[in-house]
Amino acid sequence: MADGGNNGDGAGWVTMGEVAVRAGVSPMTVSRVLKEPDRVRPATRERVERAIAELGYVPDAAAGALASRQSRLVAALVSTLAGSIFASTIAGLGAALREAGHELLLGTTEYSSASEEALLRAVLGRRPDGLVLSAGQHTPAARRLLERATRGLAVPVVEIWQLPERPVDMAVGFSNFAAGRAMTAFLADLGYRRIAFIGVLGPDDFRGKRRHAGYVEVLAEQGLGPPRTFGSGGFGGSAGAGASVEEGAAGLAAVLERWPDCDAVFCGSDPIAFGAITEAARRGIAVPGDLAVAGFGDFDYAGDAGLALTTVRIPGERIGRETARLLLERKAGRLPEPVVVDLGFELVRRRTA
Amino acid sequence: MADGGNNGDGAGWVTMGEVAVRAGVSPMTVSRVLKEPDRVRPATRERVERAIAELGYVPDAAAGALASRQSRLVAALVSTLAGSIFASTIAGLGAALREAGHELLLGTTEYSSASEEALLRAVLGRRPDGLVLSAGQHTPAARRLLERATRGLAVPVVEIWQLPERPVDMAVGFSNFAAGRAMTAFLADLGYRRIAFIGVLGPDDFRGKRRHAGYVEVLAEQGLGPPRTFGSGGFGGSAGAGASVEEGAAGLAAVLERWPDCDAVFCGSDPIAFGAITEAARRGIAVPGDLAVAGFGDFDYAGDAGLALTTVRIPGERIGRETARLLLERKAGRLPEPVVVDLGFELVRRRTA
DNA sequence: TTGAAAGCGGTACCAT
DNA sequence: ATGGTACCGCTTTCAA
Repeated sequence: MADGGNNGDGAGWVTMGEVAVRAGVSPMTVSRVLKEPDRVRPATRERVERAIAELGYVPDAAAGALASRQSRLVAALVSTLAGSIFASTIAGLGAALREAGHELLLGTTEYSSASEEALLRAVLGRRPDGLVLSAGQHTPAARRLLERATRGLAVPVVEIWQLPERPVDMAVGFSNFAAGRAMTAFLADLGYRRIAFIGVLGPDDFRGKRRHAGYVEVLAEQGLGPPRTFGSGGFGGSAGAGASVEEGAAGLAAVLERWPDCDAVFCGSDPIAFGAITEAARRGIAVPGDLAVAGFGDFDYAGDAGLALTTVRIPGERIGRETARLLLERKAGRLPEPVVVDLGFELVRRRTA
Repeated sequence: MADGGNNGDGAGWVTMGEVAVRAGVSPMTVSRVLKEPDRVRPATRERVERAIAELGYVPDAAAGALASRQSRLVAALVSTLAGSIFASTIAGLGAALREAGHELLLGTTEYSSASEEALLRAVLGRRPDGLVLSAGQHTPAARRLLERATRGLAVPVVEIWQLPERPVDMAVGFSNFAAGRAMTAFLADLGYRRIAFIGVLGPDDFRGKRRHAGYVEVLAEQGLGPPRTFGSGGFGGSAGAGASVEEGAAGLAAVLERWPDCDAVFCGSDPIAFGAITEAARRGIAVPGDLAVAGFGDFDYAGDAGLALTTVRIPGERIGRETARLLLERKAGRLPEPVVVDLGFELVRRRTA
């Protein structure tokens, strides 16, 4: 219906100049209508807005970015999307950014045959206004790139999820160590004395190791004997949750063989806990009657209608939104200092412990 | 260590011009080293490459996009990241794109208070080389935008997951209808005669409705009586999986009340199946002894170490990679015709049916 | 309140 | 094999 009529080449995008011609103004005025409507006389503004609508004009963000030196792009690099670990965080981040007129560039390192450096390089080429990293995965080459990028805070960085001891810049998340402590202490308070731990403790998975360290410390403090740990090598990060379920099953079998008297198992993740519970059922072991099981993550299926798992809940979406907030604040010139935000976690007691 | 030394302002990025100066060549030669290395004499190329490394030069993609009219960006708009429905598809898509030098721009419509149109508009502003849509969610305003964008195939579009009857352009996925048929027929072959269906059949969730339609058709064909359907209103698309688990539990309760004699339940999704199985356990109903349960999706926890759920597996990652392939082929000028790729699905028999 | 000119950092195209 | 020049579409800056 409403069609410009000129520009018959078909595949082209409408430019600001074309809008300007149609509205009988200069391109600058069109630009102002878009960015600072108040500085344009209402009558003019209206004509321009009509031209924009009629032509279906959508401004070219790349051109805008080049001229204004603001990409309005935030890049998030996470290890994986699987297992819904980061899903809610990414969703929250994306939603908050979009509300502020920014877009989310997503990179996952999971299947990446290419190095983390290649990903980072590609992403930095986009000149993002912010960089979100799921911490603890920086290879040497990547670290060098990162340092160049953040030199003088050219690109603000937020490390999410696990709070790093020495943050690159800002950080939003929680302490896996504290969470590991909290759940272990909680189990101890419940009266369990022989608490085992099943988790992925491979060389790369330093988050799991932090949770485990918390577990070990509480055991020592409360005189609950030496740790009963079953740690698989794992694939680091957050390998497929399906694999974790199997590890949980295998882990419980191993634990029961070595420590047949144990009365509780703290699992490093909900999928692991799922596997452990399945294995317990297979052996006729009542949960929590004979054996209590606790998880970590509060995944979708952990609720009362599902596993009814006692676990630790991480405020994933809030981490995402808070990350967006910090990035935008920093960009706006407020918040010049690096900040570390601990959003904590929540113990959720259900029926397995 | 290796630092350019000039350009002391701190927050700036190294430009191609600076690299050129350092290497003693023109910017064009630097550009060639990056894009068509073969057309540069090895000695020159080496000098340029050294300059690039020493300066830590990362080309500005926005400038490149503007000049070349190629953003090397593919935008994917999905309803949600939760429940790991699209996670593997997005991961596969992103990985395949990156291998070809493209980046993934992600948009989710889930929490979006803004309309789908706003999202689409923001994304089109980036002039993506391709658009990936989880089908069936186009509002009128969005559809108009889409049509403008795809007019003359300016932006190739791939609709994923559910194969649309009238695709906008290309499509990669499977038929929910066929999948619904297949699982129902499979249950019938197994000897089940009174098969119920629990699913989300709200106004928005036309995918679930397609599966249900397949179920209904097979029932009729095989003379298995009228459908025994419990359909919740749902939130359309793929609302939180946690909610689905509860729906599964509630659904089974409702089904058993209305049709106490039923011997199998086909659930519209794995989370629903999870809830149904939980509810069955609560009632002392043996699965599959007293009641068979089948799901849809083959989520992480559906495996043998977990639910051991009989379900339908969708090749999520392959959908992502195939989507990338189509987009890149089309861009390369091959594949001028719209294509629809049916990647099918797989029946996975485990222990619940 | 509006416009003209000069880039932003690359690439296409045509010379050399 | 290499370089010069003219843009890509927008914003910044300054002038009117």
